[in-house]
Amino acid sequence: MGIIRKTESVEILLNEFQDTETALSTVELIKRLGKQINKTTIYRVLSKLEDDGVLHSFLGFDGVKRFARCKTCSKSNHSDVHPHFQCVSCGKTECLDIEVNIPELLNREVMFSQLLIKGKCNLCAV
Amino acid sequence: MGIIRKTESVEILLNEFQDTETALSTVELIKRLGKQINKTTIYRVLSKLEDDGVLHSFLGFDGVKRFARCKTCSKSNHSDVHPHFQCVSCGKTECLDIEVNIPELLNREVMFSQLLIKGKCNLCAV
DNA sequence: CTTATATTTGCAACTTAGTTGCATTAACTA
DNA sequence: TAGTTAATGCAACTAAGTTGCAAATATAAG
Repeated sequence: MGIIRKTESVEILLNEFQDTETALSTVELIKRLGKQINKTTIYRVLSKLEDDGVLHSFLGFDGVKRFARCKTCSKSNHSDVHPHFQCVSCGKTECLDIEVNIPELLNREVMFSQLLIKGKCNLCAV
Repeated sequence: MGIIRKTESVEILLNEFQDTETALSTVELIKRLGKQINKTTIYRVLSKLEDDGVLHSFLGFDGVKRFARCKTCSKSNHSDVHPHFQCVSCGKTECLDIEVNIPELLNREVMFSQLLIKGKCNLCAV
């Protein structure tokens, strides 16, 4: 169920993801765009963009879903496994462009992993 | 706001956390104990046990909170920073007793991090 | 350019995890 | 044993996310 048609909603939403490092929560997007686009549509478009490998998603420490642009994902291979950083001061959530070393696990099959880091971002850290 | 009194609810709940490796979701606990303890009480007791350093919590891939016994936490220092593993087949969520190497981040202050791994557990992996 | 078709959208109602206020009950202390 | 204070149950509420359906709109065919 990927994006098929180039609609206004898709355009408006993609426009919010100019900054490839910053992740946006559904709550934030509904706050920003809720008057232009219905929240149901926002959820649906985001979900399709994710299926298409345009965006990837993860849950913040508050349990709210965030979306961010993908760099290395494709429709078939959602391989964008980088850590995410959430600032406790300003709330900004970012993708970190670094490799994470997932330890080998005996007898277990690892399919996906996510590292979420909480702290103060470069602007908020003294 | 830690545990002050030894009530029946506390006892019943702690009893569910015999296995120190297995994390239990609030949903699961309410399903198991909802007839004995009110769900509000379940949430409150869990939260207090966490404050006391008896349990630690994290969000699963489904956004539902899980709790598990702490090994190295104390009231003052919630340092139980180990990865968690969630099985896609049986749903079981476990604490992994291994060290994680959190990369150094330039200009950022790391306060807390969590690694969540999805895959097949030792019983479900072929 | 117009029409047919299928996708997308908006809306309202719903689901579910988690929270809050308050009166009642139960644990601890003196 | 009584008094104090914390813990509990209940009902109502909040907020994120979902669903069904009718109306709107993008695209392809003619």
